[in-house]
Amino acid sequence: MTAIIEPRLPRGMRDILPQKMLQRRYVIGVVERVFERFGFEPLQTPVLELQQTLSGKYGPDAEKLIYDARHREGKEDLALRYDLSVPLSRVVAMNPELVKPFKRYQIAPVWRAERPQKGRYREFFQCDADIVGTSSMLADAEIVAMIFTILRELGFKEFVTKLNNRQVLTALGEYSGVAPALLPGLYRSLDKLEKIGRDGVRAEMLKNEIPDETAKKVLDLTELPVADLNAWREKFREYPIGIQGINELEELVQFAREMGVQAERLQIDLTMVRGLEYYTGPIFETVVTEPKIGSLTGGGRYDGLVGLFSKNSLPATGTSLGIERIIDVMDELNMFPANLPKTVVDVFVTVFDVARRATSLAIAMSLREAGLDAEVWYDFDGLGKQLRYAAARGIPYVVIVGPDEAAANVVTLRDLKTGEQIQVTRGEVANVLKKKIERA
RNA sequence: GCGAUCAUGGUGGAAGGGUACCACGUCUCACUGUGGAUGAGAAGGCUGCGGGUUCGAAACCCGCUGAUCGCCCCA
Repeated sequence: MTAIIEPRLPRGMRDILPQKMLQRRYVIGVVERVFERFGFEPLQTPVLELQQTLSGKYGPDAEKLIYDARHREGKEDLALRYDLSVPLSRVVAMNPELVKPFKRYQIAPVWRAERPQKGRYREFFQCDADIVGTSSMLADAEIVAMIFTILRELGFKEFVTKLNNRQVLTALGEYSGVAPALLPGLYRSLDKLEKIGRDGVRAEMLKNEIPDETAKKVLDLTELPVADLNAWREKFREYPIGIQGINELEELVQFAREMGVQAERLQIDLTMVRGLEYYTGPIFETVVTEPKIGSLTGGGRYDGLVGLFSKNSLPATGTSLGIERIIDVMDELNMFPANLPKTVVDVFVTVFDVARRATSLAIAMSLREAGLDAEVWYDFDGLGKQLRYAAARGIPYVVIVGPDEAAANVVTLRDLKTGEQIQVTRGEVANVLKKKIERA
């Protein structure tokens, strides 16, 4: 006998068992329907990309997390995709005939070699929706409105989409007078304001070699009331890019409101940064307060990305929803609908004995023909065992055909939840079942 | 990459240095036209891996690996 191979999973990756798949399918279904309702078309791209397609797009920190992939004898340097926006930009550059604005969604796994922890996996699904080919803030607002719609439809009550604009951050950098090399450190520290407070940020900035007066100067600025955008415009008088950013934000919020997004769901946060390097304009991030899990969605405008793959640059904006985080939160808050089935199977057809086998098989096939998901028993066991199986599987209905039923040309239809049994003719079973299932 | 905690059959837990138990689950049989029941039985662990201390280690010590949770960063 050969030694058993210990069954293990790569770090940070998991199997999604059938019951969990049903939850996922429910969430993905909602997301997909809303995406399409907003006019986005499906797109699929390979999980592997050429390394050169991905490198240099995300920033040095993120770049380290990309998985390399190569065939033993292959000549191409390949990598597992890190997100869906860069592949999209590649697709758009390769297919210039696509009608603009090009709106597509993609729900697919991406890989990041991070240290796994709560709400963080090395393989996870992103649900991306992006709009390529327009600079209008209406597009950004639509993305925000769509996030709002999806989360609301999934039953989320407490969530906030934080908004900022990279141009504001750029202006902030100019205003601080900090050397460009130190700017990433400045932004990163600033991003933690909510988490570690003013003093924490100051300490953090000092660690990042930012002079204390500069830190103070920047922090003072960020303490201007967000509600008073004019005060910000005033401060940015000499930094037109900042004014531009503020204007965009204002427009974005107004448009989103016009699309019915509640004001309390939007929060301008001029210290919110987001790590990916390719963002150029508005950036958004959705967080929930209850379980501490990081952001549920993240996105923004990346007007320069397509231009890296084509002479004809195109503006683009979009967002990504993290399905596993959404599921983790919904699980924790018990947000899944009570009637979410435990199995795809609608009905189980028992096999009474050898003589009745053909009848059972025929009934099962006719139920399938009618569009029902039906299962039959494979052996000749007592009804008790068969019912126990159906119950354990969570199958809602069972069809029983024994000698009595066969003689009367009917079947017994048992509701496993209530224990209720009725007799119907073989011709009616499918329709009766369909009605019952519809009502459930 | 850094830090903390943990590591016992599929799952959850017990065994205060002396031959590894319990529950649930799984499987089999009985109850032979009706379910998560009951009864009887079975399978399943070199106690994560490797060393050490000891007459003797699941337990104590060291190393490794893995998981979880933080940090960094992120969906």
